[in-house]
Amino acid sequence: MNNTIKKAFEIVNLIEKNQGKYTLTDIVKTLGINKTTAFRNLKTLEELNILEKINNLYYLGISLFEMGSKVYLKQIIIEKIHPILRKLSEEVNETVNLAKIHNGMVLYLDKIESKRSLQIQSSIGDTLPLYCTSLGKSILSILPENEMLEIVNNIKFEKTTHKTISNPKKLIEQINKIKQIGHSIDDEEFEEGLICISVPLYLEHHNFYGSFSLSGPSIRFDRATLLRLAKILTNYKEIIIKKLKH
Amino acid sequence: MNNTIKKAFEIVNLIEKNQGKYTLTDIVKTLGINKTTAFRNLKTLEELNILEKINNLYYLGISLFEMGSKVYLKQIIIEKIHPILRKLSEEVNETVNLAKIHNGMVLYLDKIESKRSLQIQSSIGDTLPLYCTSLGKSILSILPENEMLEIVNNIKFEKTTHKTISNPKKLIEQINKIKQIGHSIDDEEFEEGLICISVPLYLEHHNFYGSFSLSGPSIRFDRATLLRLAKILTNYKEIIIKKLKH
DNA sequence: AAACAGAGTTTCATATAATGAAATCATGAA
DNA sequence: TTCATGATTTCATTATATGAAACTCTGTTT
Repeated sequence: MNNTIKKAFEIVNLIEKNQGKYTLTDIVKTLGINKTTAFRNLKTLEELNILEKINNLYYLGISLFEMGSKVYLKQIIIEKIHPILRKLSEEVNETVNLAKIHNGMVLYLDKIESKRSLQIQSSIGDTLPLYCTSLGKSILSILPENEMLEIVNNIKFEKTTHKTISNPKKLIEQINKIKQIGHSIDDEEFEEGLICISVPLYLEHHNFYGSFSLSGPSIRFDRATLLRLAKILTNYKEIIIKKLKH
Repeated sequence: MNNTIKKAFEIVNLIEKNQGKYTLTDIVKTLGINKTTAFRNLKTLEELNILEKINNLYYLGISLFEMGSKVYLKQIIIEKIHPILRKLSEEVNETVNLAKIHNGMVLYLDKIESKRSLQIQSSIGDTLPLYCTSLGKSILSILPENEMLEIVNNIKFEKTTHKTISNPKKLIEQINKIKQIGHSIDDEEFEEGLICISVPLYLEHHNFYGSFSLSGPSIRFDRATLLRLAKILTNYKEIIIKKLKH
């Protein structure tokens, strides 16, 4: 509705994708906007601490950290679930991730790294496709049927490994399986050598469609281990639901 | 520089202070702005997921969470320090806070709650005055002299307990003491029954002026305990500085 | 050391697009 | 059913965001 505001956030979104990579001129070229306008908008965003300029390169600013910390999702949901996930991570000594669906993607909400983890993949705040992550497939399995189909039918499948699911039919088959067994597995479908196992997490009172996972190198996650972990995850799911009930 | 952007953030800042409290009309009245303008700016901010509207009440939106997670400070500094502070919290079984200075205030960056803590005071993203927190006093003790004086001379002292420091002279005395002994204490100066102990944390390579603390009810923090904790904090400080050196 | 190149910054006239008063619509209370 | 309150839309106005061009600053080349 208000174009000036939208344009300002186009710049912020660009910086978000590549912090410390863009100079004024780069921004102007990339977005195809006027130099003076860009200059002034950048200056304004800097004054507001939304962006930070270091050596003429732009970074996300500290105000975003402040405000981001106060988002309902963070203060109410993530922080309540966090200690439970920490316990889970310590119990099985693997990395735990929490996610929710947002704009047809998986949004990573929280992460507890195990000491032995080898710093793989995503960080908090990142978004990834639904179809190639165990987190995403879990979430798809609890969405209302029509919403799920709407999303699945609009996915543009791209293979990132040779195991990545690459068509809706295959995906829906898997989703139906997940509905039966209650957990999903990503067996190197997103990254070679990486296995994840997730259970869906629906918090009615918060209208929260999400999931949480354990992930690690494929060597450690044989079939027997996965079955054991699935049971543990399901138990933790109940604990979380109970804590977030009211 | 660009007024439209500034006005948009005036609205966002208002919502930040009182999420779920303001309706369109409230915002118009509080900020003294035009209704149509407010309406359109709110709609734009909603489209951008900067704000979220539920029952005509406004909350901070999920985009702020996403972007806030990607701020340099969070990704590089806080997340590297976090596991160290977690260990500290487990070792002494008390609540740990990490903070830095921002706009002459203490900005809370991270928090690890001990199981026995009684959910007191501040959360991540909050800002508090420098002069009535141990975190703030620690930071003041490592700032360059002129910056420190500049800040201290502009403080408007307000007593929140009968022990709160209420003049610059007293504060500077304390700062000098902290410089000698290497840690600061907040003995119920901000909240009755609450004691904190902090050590300053300066990360040269990151131009980071901050501090971290242990806090809890005054019953548990007698003089001997404080001395013991001060030593532990100082050790952890060295660990952090070493880890963040490069 | 002078000239150049490439970047950021400022100026100023212009027209776009943000603005605000008033009308309209929606909702819930009397 | 009417009333009242608040959200939304319309439309004319002009304030102000915009962009071309000039300028400055910095570091590099000749």
